[in-house]
Amino acid sequence: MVTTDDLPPGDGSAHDAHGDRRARLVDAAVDHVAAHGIADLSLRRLGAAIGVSHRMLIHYFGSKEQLLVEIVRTSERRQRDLLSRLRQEPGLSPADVARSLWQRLTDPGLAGQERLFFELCGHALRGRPEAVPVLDGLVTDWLEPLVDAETAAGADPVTARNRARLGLATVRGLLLDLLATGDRAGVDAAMEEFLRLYYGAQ
Amino acid sequence: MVTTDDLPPGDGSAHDAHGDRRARLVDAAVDHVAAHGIADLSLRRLGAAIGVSHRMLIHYFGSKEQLLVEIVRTSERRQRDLLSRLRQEPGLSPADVARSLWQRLTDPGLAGQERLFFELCGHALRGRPEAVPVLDGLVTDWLEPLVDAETAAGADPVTARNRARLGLATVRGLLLDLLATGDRAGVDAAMEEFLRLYYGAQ
DNA sequence: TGGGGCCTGTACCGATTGGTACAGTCACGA
DNA sequence: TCGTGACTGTACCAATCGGTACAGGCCCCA
Repeated sequence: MVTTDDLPPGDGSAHDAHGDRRARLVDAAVDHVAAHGIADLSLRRLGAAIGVSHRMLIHYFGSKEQLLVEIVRTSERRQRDLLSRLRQEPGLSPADVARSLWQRLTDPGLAGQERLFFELCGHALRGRPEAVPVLDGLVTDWLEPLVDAETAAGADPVTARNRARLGLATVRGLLLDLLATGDRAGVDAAMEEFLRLYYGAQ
Repeated sequence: MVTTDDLPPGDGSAHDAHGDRRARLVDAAVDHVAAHGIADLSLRRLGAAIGVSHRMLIHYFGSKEQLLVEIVRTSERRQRDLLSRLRQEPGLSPADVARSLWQRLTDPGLAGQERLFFELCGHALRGRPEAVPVLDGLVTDWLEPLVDAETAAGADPVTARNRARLGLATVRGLLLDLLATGDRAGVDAAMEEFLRLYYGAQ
């Protein structure tokens, strides 16, 4: 008997039960990857961790590569959600935006997600196809709201862009410092020093 | 016939031919890893790339894990050499130290080494044993000369440490930006903006 | 002219990988 | 009640992995 087994496992739309299960699987996969890393991920171990056989992962995603693509995409969407919550409060001063961004990013509950971010950067810089899309939005996606905040504060467009890029890089560098050293107090002090330089003495 | 095959392959001292060959192998391995990444390294492919059989890599290093340890150690030594050249010019102002550091780090010829640095950070943050030592010196090793430059410029110890930590993080963040976007002009402009904030208008 | 120790390549091993074949199960519509 | 089709577990496949056994090649000293 010939079936359509495994070839067209749905289009991924969210309105059918298939897409629901698929979405739940990829969510669980991102959680597992955020906790255990993506470098030496195997379908069998992932399946065992989230309660399905590796056969099911192939069934729903076609191949490991496509599953990795979806994992990266979902991880990016989580980061983007973090970002969108920033824009929804237009009354904030740039300093408040920066503090809010810093506080959200350094939430201990997000440490796994941030580690995954740096891990994906490493893979993307090597050209791993499923991680390369990370590089596209790495700077530009985050620059826009920061530039908006700077121009709203009165900076000219060129300076606003430079300052936004600088602020983003500093946050990322201090985040890497925090993940590597765990020295929360020292990193926070450096961040305060930055805010003093960036927005003037207060 | 019983031989001592593979069990004591020399102590790694550099004064014998064995150590020489070993050092040449690990140097070639670091070059290959800087160019092609360390994530999916296999002894067979590495051996084929540097002209030996994977059997030889096991012979000289005992196991893949020990070879990875040596690769990481050598890569760290190269970074340290970069750093030591900074200290040898004690007459530099902090701004000059920062510019010099930035120029050296962003040399296009070192892009592979810098990519390897971020890749190793990703692995180290996941607890991969051969990469974990990277985390130890990630901040502290680089902080010392920067703190020295700050105190020599008149900053009090606490502020000097915060400013040094901030400067290091900013350089790292902008370096990641540069590797991801390739936008040299944009990143350089952001760096200039940082130097303006950091050392005052000039 | 041997012969003992290193050096190195070939062939192999068990384990693990991504992916496939196949059959069994279950729900649902005729 | 039957059967069709989607879902899922088991068993398997070829490829690749790190690591080992073994033997031939080479050099050096007797």
